[in-house]
Amino acid sequence: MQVPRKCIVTQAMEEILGKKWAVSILLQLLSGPKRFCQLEEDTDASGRLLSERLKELEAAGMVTRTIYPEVPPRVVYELTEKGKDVEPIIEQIYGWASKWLR
Amino acid sequence: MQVPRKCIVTQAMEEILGKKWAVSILLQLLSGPKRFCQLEEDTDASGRLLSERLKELEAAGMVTRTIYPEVPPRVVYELTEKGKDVEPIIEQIYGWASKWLR
DNA sequence: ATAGTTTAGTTACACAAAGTAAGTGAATAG
DNA sequence: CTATTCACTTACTTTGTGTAACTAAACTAT
Repeated sequence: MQVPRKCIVTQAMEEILGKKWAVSILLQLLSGPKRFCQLEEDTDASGRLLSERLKELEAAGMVTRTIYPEVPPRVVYELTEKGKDVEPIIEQIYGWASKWLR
Repeated sequence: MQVPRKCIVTQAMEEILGKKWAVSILLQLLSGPKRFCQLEEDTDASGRLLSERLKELEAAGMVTRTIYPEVPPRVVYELTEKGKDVEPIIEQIYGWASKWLR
């Protein structure tokens, strides 16, 4: 692992993983597709931030957004391959946190 | 891995890893103890934020701070066991980023 | 007919975090 | 006497986040 000033690890944190609620959202989606309101319940992100973050995750190619044109509307978010591939990262965070956080 | 609303993964992100520049600082320290000015050069964090973040990392038991009372002063930061233990997390981020970021 | 419910948002505003630049102290060098 | 070095602070601006209220559109109950 090379460690230049602007390394790819820092880039990943700045652009995606370090944004508030991003990892929490990805974690919830690892267990399968979820609706907007489910994500609101399962994370502590407010609707405003959840909406903003999901837009960014979609733009980054981490999640897909599917609208079912019903009333009331139903929108389902699902991980792409790129999104599913964060699982080992989250597993390592889980392992570390289990060991070191009270 | 259980995924409750307030899970330990989210806690780790909120309290430590998700804070701006925290992962970049830890990454630099993985290659050995570093002085304040080295960290300023090796990350894009400004002195103000670097100082603030290092204080928090010290309070979290991730790094130790050693002052050599010389003039000009020399202060060396080093990872604790808890800090060194983030290496597998950072390795996974590196692997993911190498695969998915341009 | 009118009012209330639901979902997936958006808008407006307050406050907290981060970026930027300049300043500090204390010893040494010129 | 002035300049330099390091590890910070301080002051100020800009950006990000939290909170709450609002929206459309169709269905349901009164």
